[in-house]
Amino acid sequence: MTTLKELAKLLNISVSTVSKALNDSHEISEVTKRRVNELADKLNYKPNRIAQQLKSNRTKTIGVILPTVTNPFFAEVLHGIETSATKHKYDIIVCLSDESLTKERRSIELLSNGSVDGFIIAVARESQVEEETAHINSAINNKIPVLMFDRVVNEILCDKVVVDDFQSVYEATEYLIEKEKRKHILLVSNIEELSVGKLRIKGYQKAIEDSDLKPNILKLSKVDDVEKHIHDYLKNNPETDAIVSIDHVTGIIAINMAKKIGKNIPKDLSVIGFGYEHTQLLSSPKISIVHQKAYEIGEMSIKLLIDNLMSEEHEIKTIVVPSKLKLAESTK
Amino acid sequence: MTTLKELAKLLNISVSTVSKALNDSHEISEVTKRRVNELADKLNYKPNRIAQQLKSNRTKTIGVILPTVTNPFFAEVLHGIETSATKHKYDIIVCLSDESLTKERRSIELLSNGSVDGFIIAVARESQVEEETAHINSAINNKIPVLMFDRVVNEILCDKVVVDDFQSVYEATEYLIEKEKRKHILLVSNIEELSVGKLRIKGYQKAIEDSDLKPNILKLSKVDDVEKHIHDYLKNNPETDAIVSIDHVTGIIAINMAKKIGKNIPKDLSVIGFGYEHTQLLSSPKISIVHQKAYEIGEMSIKLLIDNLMSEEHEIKTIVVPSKLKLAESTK
DNA sequence: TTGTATGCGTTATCAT
DNA sequence: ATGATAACGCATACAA
Repeated sequence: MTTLKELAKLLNISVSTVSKALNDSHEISEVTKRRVNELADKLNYKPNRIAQQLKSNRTKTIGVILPTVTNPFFAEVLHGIETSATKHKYDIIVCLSDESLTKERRSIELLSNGSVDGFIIAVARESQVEEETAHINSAINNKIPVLMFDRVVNEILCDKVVVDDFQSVYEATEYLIEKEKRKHILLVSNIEELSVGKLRIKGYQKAIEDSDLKPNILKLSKVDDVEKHIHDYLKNNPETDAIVSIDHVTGIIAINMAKKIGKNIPKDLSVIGFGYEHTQLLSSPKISIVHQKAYEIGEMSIKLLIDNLMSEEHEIKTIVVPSKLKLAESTK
Repeated sequence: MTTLKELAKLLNISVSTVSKALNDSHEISEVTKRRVNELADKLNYKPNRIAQQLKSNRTKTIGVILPTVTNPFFAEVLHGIETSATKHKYDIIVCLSDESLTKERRSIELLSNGSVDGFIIAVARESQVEEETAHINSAINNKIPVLMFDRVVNEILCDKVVVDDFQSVYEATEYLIEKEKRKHILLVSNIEELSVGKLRIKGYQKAIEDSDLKPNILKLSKVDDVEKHIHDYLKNNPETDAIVSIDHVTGIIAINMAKKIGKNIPKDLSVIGFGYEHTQLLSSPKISIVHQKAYEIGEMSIKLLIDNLMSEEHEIKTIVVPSKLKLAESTK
């Protein structure tokens, strides 16, 4: 790689003159600037980023710690983060915790050595369940700003970007009750141990309670045979006329199982799940979804974090990105 | 952040002694080592990564350029890359080209300033269609090693990790013909302009040809109403008794449409698609898939690239990661 | 207008 | 066994 020193030697001028010329300093004559820039172009000179980082003590790089990227929600958030970071001339270093506390902690520790100017984190399932988040506070204590999104730890004082988990499920359930006159609404959950899962369930419970209906919650663990459990439930509880799925996969499975036992969708059974672009594509009939603005969450996270990095005094805030209920079709 | 200089001052010894002590140099007395390490621990000293990078002229960071991460194939490859990179003590900087040549070119240029030691790239759709890949060669000319995976440009001389696109579809088609005695096999494609799409179609054509059957190819563009096209095709061509989908979504849609028009799956119609873990979960009845070892592709890509970075003399090679046909259930 | 010197934090070479 | 010095590449305060 070409360096300032090499350019200087070739042009028989000093390194600092070259540096100033390339930075278009007013102290340098136009003639010199032209000579310098021409040679720099010719040799494809690019200022060494590492040296600039050392000098400025800023990396213009953000560490992004995600539980996984196979889940389309996090994939789309990452898309928003990457696009927005690029727009602000920041790079992102991505680490996947695989839902493991240990991996998450190690990643944060490893990057807390000057590698990044700040962190964007959605905590691992394990960290959230065990309520072990000292490593995150440690980053904050080291003066590395942190922004948490989606899976959030309330006790940690930092910027947050969250979904309206409670409200969106409340409204979805309310819609089923008020508009569709459904009476037996089942909630299907495989994420009840996460902060977001808890909030969604509460939204459902409140809506059910407000209408004097009876709550029905089917909790599925990861290892369960999801298909079989939903199938059996629908068989054993034929009065069920609506399902709210609070994740992005059990809703589609519910539709498949309902069809299998001869239910007409949406006449006999109305299904609302969580999802994104592709979700609706993969179900037939189309599933209604609570569409989380994942891309916007990513965008907003970068914006807020960079605001923090730039400003001297920054007041901590939490931003709620509203979801949108996207109905499959008119279910009348 | 604590620095060597600060430690040195506090201990009243020189910076170089501190540095050597921390690196467990044999030149330093055990007493000093202990004093230094104790203080370093106490102040949570971590060597500044940027300074180390400048000194060593190596970043231990790899630039990963992906077309998208919303496609589960690339998401899973990224998972493999991240895990494997971490294991080798490398970080990854992730850039998404969004299938755009311009974005891809810009990302590579921006990182070609010492930010990364090497690149892992799957080229954007646009770059592949327009056969414009000078920017990739430019990185290689700048002595930054490049590894391409999946979407590969044959003309570029670099390591490659690819899927057995031709072979896997050949075998899937052959399976439908030989074992299931299918006679009217439709290939559904929405990626025929990509290198991988072309190879998969060729695999299908060869298998059909070898059995003296008639090829039927339904090409769908992104903007098409995929459901309607498949639906209409099945309606108009009721003799169709098998479908090979060469992407990860049209197969599931085909199953949904076939059920809709009353076909019994797999009796009347056998469907094989491309996919990964979640794909089979979302279809009912289960779709058979060509399971691309996406995670392994990521792992292998890191391995090969780091081999290249480490060794002085490195001979260029292409590794084929075989896919595996995962049948949904015994279709007899 | 140009050049010299200094420092970012680390490591390596060469004294002492 | 310890310390002084230089160097990585860049940017800037200060001299000339």
